[in-house]
Amino acid sequence: MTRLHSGNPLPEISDPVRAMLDSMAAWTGAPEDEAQCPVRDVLDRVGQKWTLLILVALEPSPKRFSQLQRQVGDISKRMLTQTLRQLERDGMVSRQVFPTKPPSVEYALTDLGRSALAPIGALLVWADSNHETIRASREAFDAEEVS
Amino acid sequence: MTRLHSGNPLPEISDPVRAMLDSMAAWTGAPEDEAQCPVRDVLDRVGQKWTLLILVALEPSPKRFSQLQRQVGDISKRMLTQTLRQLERDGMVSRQVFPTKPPSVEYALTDLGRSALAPIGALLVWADSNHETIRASREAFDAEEVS
DNA sequence: CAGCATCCCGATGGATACTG
DNA sequence: CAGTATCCATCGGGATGCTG
Repeated sequence: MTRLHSGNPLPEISDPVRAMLDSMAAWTGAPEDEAQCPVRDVLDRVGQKWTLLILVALEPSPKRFSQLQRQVGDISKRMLTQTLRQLERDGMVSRQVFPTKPPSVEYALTDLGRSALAPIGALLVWADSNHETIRASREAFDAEEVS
Repeated sequence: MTRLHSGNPLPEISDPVRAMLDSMAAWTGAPEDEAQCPVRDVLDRVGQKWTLLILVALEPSPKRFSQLQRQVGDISKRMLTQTLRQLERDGMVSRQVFPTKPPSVEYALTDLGRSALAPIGALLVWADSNHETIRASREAFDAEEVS
């Protein structure tokens, strides 16, 4: 999927980002929160297997439960429900029930959810741009591990 | 940690990012790769508990094994080794052994690793800016779940 | 100092079956 | 259609102990 890579930009770190990084680095391993750390649970979400796919699937337009399931692919109803609940709880996705018969439910991105796609998307673009480099690096690494 | 939030920017989605998103959404659930998907394993890395902390810790300057362990906090040697190996394999971190006695090893960000911190940092800034909103949303959600 | 090997537990998440 | 409930396999990752 997603063959958009058009070279390796290797973007530089902007000032606000650097400020953020420095403040994290300065924090120097205080184990205090780390579970409470707001950054952590956002990052965890992003890393969770299905979160990203669902956000991306909802970006063009709101969708219903089974539409989502078909679009995302082989996600189980269990995981789809669970992930949607989390996103709803975080205020990234809205859930609207239509009392038709049988009932239908529509999920949509909130403003917050849409705004999250900007930095997440940037990360995706980075990943797409550099995955060839990464793949090559892995092959080289694995090759000399055999020795 | 990291109390830099100065309001909620709610950034908009830029054109290249939108192109990326669309190409993902258009992909419409082909389960073909998904394990091979380059985007997936990059995202997985970011989500892994220690990857981010290590990258951030290495950004200001290269560091040695035990320096890293102290700075990151309560990471075990096992996990530190494992995470560093992955990052080295991906070409994000370089590893240089100095044949002193006892031996010392220095880890440093590569250009690739540093470049990754730009989009990752942007995501961190977003998380930091919006975690109050998210927290509030969660409380509201949990409150009416009780009913 | 900088690891590797082993044991082990809890969480993640898939498969399946049932319901309003 | 849009879930919920249950069971179960896998795996991340912590603790501990041993090396060059």
